[in-house]
Amino acid sequence: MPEWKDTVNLPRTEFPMKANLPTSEPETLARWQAMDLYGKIRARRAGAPKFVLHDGPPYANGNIHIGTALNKILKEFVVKSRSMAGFDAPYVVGYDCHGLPIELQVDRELGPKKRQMSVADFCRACRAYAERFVGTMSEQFQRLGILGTWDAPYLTMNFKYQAAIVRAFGRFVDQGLVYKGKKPVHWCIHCRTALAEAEVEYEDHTSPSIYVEFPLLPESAGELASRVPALKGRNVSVLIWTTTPWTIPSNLAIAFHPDFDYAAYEVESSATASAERRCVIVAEELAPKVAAAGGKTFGAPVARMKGKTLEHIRFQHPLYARPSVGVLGEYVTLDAGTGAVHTAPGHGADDFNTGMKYGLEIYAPVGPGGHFLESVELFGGQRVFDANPKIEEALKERGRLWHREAFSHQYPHCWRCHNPVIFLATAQWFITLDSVRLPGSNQSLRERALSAIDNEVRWIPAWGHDRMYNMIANRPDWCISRQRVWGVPIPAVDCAKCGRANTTVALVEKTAAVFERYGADAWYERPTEEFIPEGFACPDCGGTTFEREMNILDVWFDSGSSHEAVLSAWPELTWPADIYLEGSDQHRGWFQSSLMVGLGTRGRPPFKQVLTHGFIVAEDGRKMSKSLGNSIEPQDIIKQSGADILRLWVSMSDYTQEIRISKEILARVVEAYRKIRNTLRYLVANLYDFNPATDRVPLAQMDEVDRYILARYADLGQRVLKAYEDYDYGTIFQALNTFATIDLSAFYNDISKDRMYTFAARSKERRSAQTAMYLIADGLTRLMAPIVSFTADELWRFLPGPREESVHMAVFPTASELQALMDAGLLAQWDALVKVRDAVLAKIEPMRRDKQIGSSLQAKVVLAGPATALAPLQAHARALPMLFIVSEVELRPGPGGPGSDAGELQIAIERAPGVKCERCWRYVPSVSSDPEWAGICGRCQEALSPGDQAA
RNA sequence: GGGCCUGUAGCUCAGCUGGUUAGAGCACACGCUUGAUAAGCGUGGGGUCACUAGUUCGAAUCUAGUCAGGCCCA
Repeated sequence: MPEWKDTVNLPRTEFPMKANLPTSEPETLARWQAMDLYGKIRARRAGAPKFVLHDGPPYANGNIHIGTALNKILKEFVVKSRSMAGFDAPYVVGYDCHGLPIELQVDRELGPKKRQMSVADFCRACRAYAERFVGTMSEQFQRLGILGTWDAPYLTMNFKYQAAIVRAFGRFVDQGLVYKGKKPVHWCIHCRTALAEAEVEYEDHTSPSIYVEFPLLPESAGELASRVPALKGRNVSVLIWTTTPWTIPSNLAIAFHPDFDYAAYEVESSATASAERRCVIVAEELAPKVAAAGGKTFGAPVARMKGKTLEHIRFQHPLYARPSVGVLGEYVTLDAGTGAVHTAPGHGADDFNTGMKYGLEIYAPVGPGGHFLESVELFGGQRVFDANPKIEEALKERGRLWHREAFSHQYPHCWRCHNPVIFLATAQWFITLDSVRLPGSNQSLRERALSAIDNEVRWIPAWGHDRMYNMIANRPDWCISRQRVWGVPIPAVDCAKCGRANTTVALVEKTAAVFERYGADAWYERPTEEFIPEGFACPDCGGTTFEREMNILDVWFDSGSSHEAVLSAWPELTWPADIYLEGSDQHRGWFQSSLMVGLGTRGRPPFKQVLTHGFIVAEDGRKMSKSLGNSIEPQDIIKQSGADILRLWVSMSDYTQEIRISKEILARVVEAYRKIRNTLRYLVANLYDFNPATDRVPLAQMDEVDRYILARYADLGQRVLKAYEDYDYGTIFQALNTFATIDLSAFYNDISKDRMYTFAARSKERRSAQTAMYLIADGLTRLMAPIVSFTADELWRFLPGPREESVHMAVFPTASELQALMDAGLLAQWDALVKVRDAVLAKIEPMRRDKQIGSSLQAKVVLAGPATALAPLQAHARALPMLFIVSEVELRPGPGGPGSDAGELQIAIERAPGVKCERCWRYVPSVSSDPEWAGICGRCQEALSPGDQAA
């Protein structure tokens, strides 16, 4: 008896079941690099319509982390899918190189050596540092399978880029949007330098805590009495609280919350028991605490009022003969103090903003070393911290000190010298948002930005609009100066004679030309004449000697200028970009700075669409952090499972919100990956003897079931194409996964086995199935390529027929190709048949449980029901055994059964009669006894007869 | 404290403009197969839709609040 197993067409392929991505991916990368895949894709799409995703530059100072990986992978989904949709979609990658983190790190590495270095030399050290990480990060990004201009990324520290930044600044200068003003910053009086938030460490500190009375000025008594009649004729004062007595000399205002309830309380004081009954105003809710702090008790309030009642009411400064005005602030809280907040615009952030709003002076009479200026009455020349007790004393002498105590709290300290820092207003450069009309639109920059946000940008998801709109609506003027060195100097000069700060378009352009040639470090090294236009004199005093500005530009201005430095400079790119794609924090960062710079330079936003994604959190939804030990590194995932697993994880996550990652989640991704891979492998393995050029069966001649699965595939393809267009990768994952699992693996592949294995290799039936499998395998490989780029590329090489060197050079199946495979009528018919199939399969289970049958081929299915229910089955009678994978199906007209998924059908399962064919394993009435065909059925004999093999 | 966002089975996600017993895939349990075999097939269990109160004949879906969480500010 022949070994019939050897006559069966089992699947055959070298495509490995086990992916082993950690080893195979680097090999694929090497191949891509050797063939210059990115270059080849560009060449192939030359002349096609452009689609430009502009890469937001990650900061070049470390290894990539899971969040950076997510961002780059999402960008790649966009770029690759647009490219395969036929667009010319270049991907110019970039890095943000200037800024504090690198400066601090280099500072740390250099240690004391820094003291002997010039500013320019220090910048060169920073440049080298950034370069190092550009290399590292590029390698890591490439390992993710990202294709782009890795050999020539844009760097914000490139000379040309630096020049572009300066020129962008020049456009703002040209329109009169740049001004110099004051703003409080953290200031270390020991190091005599401004500190960024990152350089401030909060440490425990004990400060004096004082309650100070500000009496009502007589000139405001009438006004207050008209607003609060109960206070008429009263001796009123307001009580404030502060932990920085030294800022009292700079007090200009008292802030109230507009909606809080305040009350005036009579003060029982035997010492001041006079005819005038004094009362103090504090927030009602805090009154008991305030009274207790002063060792007093308050009675019932004399009067009550909302905070907004006190706006513009003038009080007497407790030390000086000047007023302190009532202002309103939403930031006032009832956590501590009196609800009336001491406001010194030169010494606090809220204070500053309030001061700006009310037109107060940004008064900060303190020198860089922390001494009061000589002009300060009573305390001139004293160090601020030393002055604290003296100020308390002065207040006490004047009867203004209600109470004092020691107060422990967290107070900002300098990260380097660990001395307490102060908030001090210093001279800064700003871009005005409200005070200048833009020439093109007659709107202020803020108004122009709001209207652009409303009308000229598509926000994905849509709430990005609200987030950006609210931020721009409420933000203060853009402070663009930083007291740093690693960055682009602000091209401005101070008059040596009168100190006036100057910047002009001509000066900016001259500077840009120098930077373009020598880099921005030239600011510190090259002669002043190279920057200052000939004949320039100070407009105020006519002075002709100048000192260079030593502040640099906010690095957000640098990256915000990338559309000028890159989009408009790179020949393959366009301005504006089709899309910017970054994490949701960039509404405050790059999205915003890019928008502002774009409006400043060209009056238009530099992007048509802004897509944003959430942050990655741990399994429990909490943020990942090293200290909690719940962070997951992309490098570990790649090492363990491969980059395609990471990419597949990104695709299945809903990026519009927080994205979770954990061991379990990754395990699920790996499972899904295996299933998809294996299903595709099965298709490929069944195409080992299929040549699409010669063996393809025309659609009209294909078996119905094959046309059915092609219609299902066409439906899937259309949904996937739409989802790519909508940046909806989650839907793609779900659709591909379900199609591979349900439509193919559990259904089509399973029921096709009989045909694939036991029919003659070249039979029309087998070729028909192979044609369907070929089209599906080819199409799915293309459709999944943007997501599982390595696997698709690998699969591609195992597919029969001539094709591009890499799937990434190919295009998606087109809408019309898919439409040609669509057949709605067939879909409806077969969807109904599949329902019957499900019911039949369920019915087989009890037989199995009773050990009556094992394999479903041991079963015979009897379907009984009225003619109406039977008719559709009758029409496909010959396909039913294949569909159910049973040996026999009998249709028996009769009465209807109970309603179910199978309609009125009654389903009965019997043991299939007959004998088992040794080759196809079906139960048939009889098998051959001829020694040549021993044990096999008639169909198998035919399949093996040479004459019948011609297709 | 403010702006924006989120909370549906163990996991990832569907559930459109409110309307029959809330779905899918994976995972899990049990069984089948041994001709996709470190594979494949089937069956099954599993959810008070974060919580509370409203609107409504009817709410996972609308409103308000609470709780938990994320990003950005303060």
